[in-house]
Amino acid sequence: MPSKAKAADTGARQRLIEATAQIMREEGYAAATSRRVAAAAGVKQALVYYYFPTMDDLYVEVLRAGAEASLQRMRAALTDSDPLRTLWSMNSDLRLTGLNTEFMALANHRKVIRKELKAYAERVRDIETAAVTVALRARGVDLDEYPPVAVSMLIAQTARSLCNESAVGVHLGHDELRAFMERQLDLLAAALPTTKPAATGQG
Amino acid sequence: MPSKAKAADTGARQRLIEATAQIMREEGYAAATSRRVAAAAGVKQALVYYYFPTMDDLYVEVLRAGAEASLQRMRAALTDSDPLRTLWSMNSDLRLTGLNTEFMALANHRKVIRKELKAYAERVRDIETAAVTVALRARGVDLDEYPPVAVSMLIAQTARSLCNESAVGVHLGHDELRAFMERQLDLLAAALPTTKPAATGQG
DNA sequence: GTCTATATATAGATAGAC
DNA sequence: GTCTATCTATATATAGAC
Repeated sequence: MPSKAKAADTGARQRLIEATAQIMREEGYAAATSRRVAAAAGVKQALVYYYFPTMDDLYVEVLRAGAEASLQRMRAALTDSDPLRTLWSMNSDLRLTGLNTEFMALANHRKVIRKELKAYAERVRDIETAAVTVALRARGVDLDEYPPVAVSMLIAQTARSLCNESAVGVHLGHDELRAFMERQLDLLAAALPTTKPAATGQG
Repeated sequence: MPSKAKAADTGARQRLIEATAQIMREEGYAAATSRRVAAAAGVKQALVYYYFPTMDDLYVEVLRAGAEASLQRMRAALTDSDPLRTLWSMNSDLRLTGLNTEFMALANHRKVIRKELKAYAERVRDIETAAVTVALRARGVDLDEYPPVAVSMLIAQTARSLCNESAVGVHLGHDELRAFMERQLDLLAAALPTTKPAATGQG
């Protein structure tokens, strides 16, 4: 809520969050020190503590900001014509998965981060599962045989795993797995060609 | 090679490696400082630098030790009667995946770790893929339709993803995905019941 | 092989001026 | 809202005694 600013708001807070995200992505969370993020945001170190009581608070805000942006994009994208493939490509974004690994590691030993990451992960799963449910149902897929939550997890996690490995230079088997997933997505997409709406006038 | 020890070998080096692994697992790599690991191993901080020139060298040794032990177990386990399920359960070990996340994060911004992790990951993939190849072939599965490397990655990565999530308290959809994977493994295992050896006398 | 002691750097965080 | 200056803790790493 940037409604009642007393002194001029030069966006330092926002720049700090963005700078922290970038440093975490490129060099890991351990490199995102108060001095480093302040320098990257063009402010002095002490200002970090004006906006964020502790560094963990800053990390949580980075996670929240990224989560909100991500959920926003997700909700929009997953309503398109091919939610399954959108789910796949969205989780193949190297920028996202890089930060995600950092937060995963952070969450393993920081309670506040863990709590936040858990909440975010569950919101993501709900949205993705809803989209997959609609997609599978529209294609006449048996939802008992292919539980939407399992399908959405499989697609998302596989895409992320490939990204995680790519980040450390591992590419062995990636082409084969990608091709395999493509084929499975094709099979699901073609599950029920007969009940495809012929002409509803809405395109 | 513990063959020619001048002074008494009290196993400090080994204890340092184990202590480091434990701290990394429980509190993350950032907590594995020279003082912390020394204390946990029952030695003084300076001794860390007698055995390991830098902390990164220690981390690499932790990775190597874990990798060797893991590959050893893997080679033994994957020759059993049900390699696909063994692959699944081996990658469901919370102790392994916890450390793995730490090294993944470390590898994102430490060249030596990245190189080591990549080498390890590729050795693991080769072993797992070989085992899956044998298993699928024995069951008469079409290897073009189910490329062994893709199948092995899918099984291993899915198991790990579930562990990674469990570690941060996320369990949403896990039961469904586990059940789904079980069913797929069943289908693969039952692919060719006709050529099942009837009686070899080994029961 | 293990120790004490220390050099040097940098971390998170606070006090108080402007 | 942003700064300078500083406190305190702790990091990696080295020198040299035993």
